[in-house]
Amino acid sequence: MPIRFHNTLTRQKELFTPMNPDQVTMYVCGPTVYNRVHIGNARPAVVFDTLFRLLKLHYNEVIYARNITDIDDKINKAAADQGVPISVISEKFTQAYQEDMDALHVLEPSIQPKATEHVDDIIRIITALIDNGHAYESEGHVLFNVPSMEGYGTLSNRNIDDMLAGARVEIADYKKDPMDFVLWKPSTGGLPGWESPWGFGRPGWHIECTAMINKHFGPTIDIHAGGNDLVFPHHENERAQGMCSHDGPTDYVHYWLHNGMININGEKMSKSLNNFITVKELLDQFPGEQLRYALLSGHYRSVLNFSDELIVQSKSGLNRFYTALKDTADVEATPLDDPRTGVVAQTLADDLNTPEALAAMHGLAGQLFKATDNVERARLKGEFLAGGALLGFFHHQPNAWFAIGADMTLSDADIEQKLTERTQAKKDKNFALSDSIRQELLDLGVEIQDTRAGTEWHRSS
RNA sequence: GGCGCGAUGGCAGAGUGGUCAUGCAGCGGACUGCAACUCCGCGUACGCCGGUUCGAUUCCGACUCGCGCCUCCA
Repeated sequence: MPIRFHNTLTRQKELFTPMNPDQVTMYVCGPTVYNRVHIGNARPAVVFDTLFRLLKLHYNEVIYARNITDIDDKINKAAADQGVPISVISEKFTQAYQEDMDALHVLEPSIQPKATEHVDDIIRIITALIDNGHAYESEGHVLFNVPSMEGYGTLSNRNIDDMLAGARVEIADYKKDPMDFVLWKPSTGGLPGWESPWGFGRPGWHIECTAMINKHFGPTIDIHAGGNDLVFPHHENERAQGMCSHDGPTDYVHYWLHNGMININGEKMSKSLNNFITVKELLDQFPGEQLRYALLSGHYRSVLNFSDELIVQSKSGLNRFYTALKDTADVEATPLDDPRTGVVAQTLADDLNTPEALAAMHGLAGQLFKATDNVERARLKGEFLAGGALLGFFHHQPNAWFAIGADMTLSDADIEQKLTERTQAKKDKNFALSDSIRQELLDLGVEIQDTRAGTEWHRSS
C-alpha cells in the first residue's frame, strides 16, 4: 500500500518515497513555550502524531523530532514581567505542553530538541552561511541575504518583487536588501543572550529549526510539517538557510506538509476577539479522546471549525465505537496479518484522510454489530482495534469511557441492589415500579439495557 | 495589489464522469411490557451561468460569495 501526500513544495499529491527505504526522518514545528497552548497548536501535534503512527506501520524506523522553542522574545517578555529567568517560564510551559499532549494521547516524539541546547549548532550554521556568502554581519546583527539565493520563494510560491510591492514595512537600515532576515541579533539591556563571534546576542526565529535538523538528521530530511501559517516566512527561510549552508546544492526537505487553521465557532482565533481556547480549558471539560476525534474529523489541510456542535458530535461518534467494543467484549480479536492492509491504514495512506478513516471505523463498527459468526467478529474486532490504535483511540475500557464525568452518587453495590429490585418488580409485572427505578437510576447517571442475558448497565454523563 | 484555498442534504464531512459516502440530528418500522442498545427503511445534497460529453456535483471557462498568507501566528 503506497503512501501519498500533498506536498506544499510541488502543490500536488505525490507518492511518498523516503531517502532510506528502512528509515523515515520527520520534523514538526513544536510550541514556543511562553503560555499554555491553544487548540490550534494541538492540531499539528495530533494530526502528525497520526502520521507518525502510520509511518511506523510502514517503516522499520521513524525518527520524529518535534522541537521546543525556548528562545523567543515572548518568553523574554514573560520572564521580565514576572522577574524570573527565562528558564522558569520555558520549563513551566514545556511541562504543561507535555501534559496537554499526553492527555490528547499524542505519542512522545523520538526527539524533542530545545533551542537553548543548540546555540552552538546555530552559531556553526550561521558561520557557514557567512562563509558561503549567503549571510553578512551588520551592526551586531547577522542577516541572511535573500537575493544571494536562487529560487527563494519556491516553497511559498511567491516572488520577491510581488512581496515588496505589497509591503508597507519600514526597512531596517542595517539590511542590505529589504527581504533579508535576521539570523542573529544583539541582546542589550539585560536581555538573555549567548556569546557569539558577533557579540552577545540571541538567534533569530527561523535558524533554530535548521540547526536542529542539521544536528540530528543531517542536511536533508524526508518530511517537515507544521501549520500553514508557517509556510511564509518561517519555512521559506528555514529552507533557504538549510539549502545554503552546505557546499553545493542541497535539498533540505523532500515533503512539506501543512495543516489548516482552526476557527472557534466560525471565527478565527484572535486576541482581540478574546476567543483563544487553550487545550487545558477543553481538557477540563472533555476527555482528550473526544477532542482528538474532533481534531481528526476534518481533513488536515482544511480549515476546521472547532464548534460546540463538533465537540458534541465527536462524543456521539466515540460512544458508537465504544458500544461496539462493549458488545464484543467477549470476543478475542484476531490481529491483522499485515496492519498496513487495514481499511483505516489504507485511507490514511491517501494523504492522511482522517474523515475517511473515521467513516471506515464506523463501517467496521456497523459490521461488528451485525456479525454473528465468531470468527468474523474476531477478525472485525482485530481490524477495528488496529484502526483505533492508528487514530489514537481506545485508551479506556468501554464502561470506564461511558462513566467519564458521570454522577458517582451510587456505588456499584447500590446499583446492583436497585436492579435486583427492578428485576423483581418486572417479574411481578409491577411496571410502574420497575420504570420508576429505571428513571431514578437514569437521573443518577446510570443507563440500563435489558438483554437476553439479563440487565446490563453503565454509568453515563 | 500578489499568491493560494474553499462553496456538498438540518449539522459535520469525504468522494466520484454514469446504482452507495459516513456520522450526528429527524421521521417511519423491527426488537422490548414500555424503554434503552442494536437493526431495517426514509429524505429529489452537490453556490451561479456557460462549455466539453450520450451523460457533470465531479473536467474547462466566467461570475458571486467566503477565507488564508504576504515580517516571529500552529
